[in-house]
Amino acid sequence: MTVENWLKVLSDNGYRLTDSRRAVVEIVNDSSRAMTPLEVFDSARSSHPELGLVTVYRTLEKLEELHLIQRVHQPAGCQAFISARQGHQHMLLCQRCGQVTYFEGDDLDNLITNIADKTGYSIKEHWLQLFGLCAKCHSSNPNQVPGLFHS
Amino acid sequence: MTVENWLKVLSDNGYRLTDSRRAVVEIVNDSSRAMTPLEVFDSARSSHPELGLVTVYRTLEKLEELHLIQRVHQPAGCQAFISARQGHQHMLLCQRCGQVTYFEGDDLDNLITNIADKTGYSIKEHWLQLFGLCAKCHSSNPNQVPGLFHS
DNA sequence: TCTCTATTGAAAATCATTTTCAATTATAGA
DNA sequence: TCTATAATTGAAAATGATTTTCAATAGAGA
Repeated sequence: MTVENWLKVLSDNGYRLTDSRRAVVEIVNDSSRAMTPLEVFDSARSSHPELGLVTVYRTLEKLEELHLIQRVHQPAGCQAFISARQGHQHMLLCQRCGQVTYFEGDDLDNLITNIADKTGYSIKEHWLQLFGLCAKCHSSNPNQVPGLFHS
Repeated sequence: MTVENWLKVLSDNGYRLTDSRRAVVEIVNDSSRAMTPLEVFDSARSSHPELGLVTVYRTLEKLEELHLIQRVHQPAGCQAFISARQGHQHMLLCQRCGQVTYFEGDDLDNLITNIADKTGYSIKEHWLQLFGLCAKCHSSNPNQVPGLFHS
């Protein structure tokens, strides 16, 4: 989804298009890494010096509500957001550069049915996330201990 | 693992056994739900009125460091802890009563290998969590919207 | 028992997030 | 295009969770 798409969704849902919102949308839409509100603020401020951190929080809240972004849970913390995909997708996160790659996990259906049968649970939702090193980070220095995204 | 096991691990790792630590250990070890530091504090205080919240935080920190407990990530928040299992296990959480059930997910190996091949990632770690209603909560009122653990 | 140092709880500090509020501004309608 | 109005803004204050500080206390080995 492009920046224009996101802006249209905001507008179609009754939200006004302001410079502040445009700034946040541009930064987050463009990122292939999950970003915290503070990171978005710092990044957006170079082009929009008047932007306030509060507005970043409020804009992220609306983008999440409209399912344009989603919160990313990691061992090191759960405050970061990344642009969402249509439908249910799983995430693969690079522990060194933070890159997020989506993948489909249809193979899970059997597992889930199986667990539901065994446990008696009625399963409504699932989370699957894989952590590792992306091809680039892995080949650049495969033996280095990843530090960036570890607690 | 019993309360005594946990206390022995603490002691074996050079930590002293105090009334405050015993209080926290007893509460958390006994719970089948994930509990936040504040919940542990409130619960432990009935038997140990002198206990401070700060000590709860510090004790949970040590229990986590010793892998006796682990942090539970949920849509509604990631501040709660539950007793850990040996080896890698996955969690099934009841969205109504909060009950946590562990299960093994060996079936994931194929999926993970497959994704690694497709994406070029070297996968180091994975998280799989299922959310739903446990048999008891489901049968008691299957149509009620679960509220407790939703964001 | 005695000594030493880890541990304690209270208070203060910190950090992230939310709320309040008066000023500003996007947008629908004239 | 102009105007009215309600949404939105940023700053400051408030809140809530967590961490740090510090002097007093109390495990645990000698």
